[in-house]
Amino acid sequence: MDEKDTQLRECAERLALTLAQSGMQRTTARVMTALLFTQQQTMTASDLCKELHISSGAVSGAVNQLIPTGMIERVPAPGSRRDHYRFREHAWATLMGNQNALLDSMWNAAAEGLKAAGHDSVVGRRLDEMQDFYGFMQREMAALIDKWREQYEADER
Amino acid sequence: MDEKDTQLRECAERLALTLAQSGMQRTTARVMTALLFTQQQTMTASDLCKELHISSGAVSGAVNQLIPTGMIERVPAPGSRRDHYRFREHAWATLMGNQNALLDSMWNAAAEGLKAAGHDSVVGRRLDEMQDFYGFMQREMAALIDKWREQYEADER
DNA sequence: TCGAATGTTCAGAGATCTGTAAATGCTTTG
DNA sequence: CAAAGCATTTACAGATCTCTGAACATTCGA
Repeated sequence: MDEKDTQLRECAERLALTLAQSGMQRTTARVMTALLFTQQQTMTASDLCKELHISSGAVSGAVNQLIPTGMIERVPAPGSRRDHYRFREHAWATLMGNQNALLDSMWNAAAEGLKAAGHDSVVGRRLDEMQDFYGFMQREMAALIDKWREQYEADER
Repeated sequence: MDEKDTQLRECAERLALTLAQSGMQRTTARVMTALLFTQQQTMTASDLCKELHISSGAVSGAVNQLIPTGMIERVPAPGSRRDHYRFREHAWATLMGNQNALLDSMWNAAAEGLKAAGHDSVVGRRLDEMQDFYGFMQREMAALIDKWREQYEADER
């Protein structure tokens, strides 16, 4: 039983590392994966401190980065003054949706470039393809997330 | 005409900043966007040094990060001993495809967690949803990229 | 084979990022 | 209303990352 716990914690740390390498802050990633791989329903800030060996300040910072993204949420805990946190249900679709913001940035960058250079030039043709691609991806990704939401909710019932 | 150049360079820098914030190395991002927004067909290493005010070492490092990802390529330049670089055509699909590696990592993390904890537990249910989601995304994203490639190639002719 | 032109590597300086500890602020309870 | 229990904020120290500059390697031409 303790064996399991160790394995889970290792999974969590490994994933956190991967996420950190692709841009997420290290501690933020560790807090997120801790909440993802815990066997508890929720964790308090001090649980996270103990589990990850970090200060309460670090937990506070990480948690306040994660909440606005919709990955975790604060849950009111009856009979406890402490804040409880938990991984949000259906958070994955939210996360993926957030990443679409990057698609927007790409599309916009292309659009601005085209405004400056026009379509009919070396750079114009390059940016045209870029804009097409990200326009396509924006539309299709949004559709994909909707599709999953529907499908998943159908399975639930 | 010089006005345009300035605007393009600003676009490039802005996009580089965005990319840096989402995990790409700063200089790598600047080199990539420089090659994307230049009005030239290709740029040499020393072009990049001058344009970005960085050392040749930095250029070398960035370029050697970008080439394996398929975003840029070295082009043989007849009559010049210098290496010429250019933004690769259809690189966007490649870039997006690379990001699917992250989807794999997520799916795998879920699978490992499930192996340790089983499906029938608090954490098991959480990981089940995660695995479903990333399995779905892997399949659909691959299909999407194919779809775009077909569509784009059809438009070309 | 030499030398000139360029690319690459690497140690170290500099900048940046990140976590801690302690002070501060907010809430609840007795 | 005081005090305890948390959460948050902040300056700072430590760690990490990144670029430079210079040495080194490589390529090409004479």
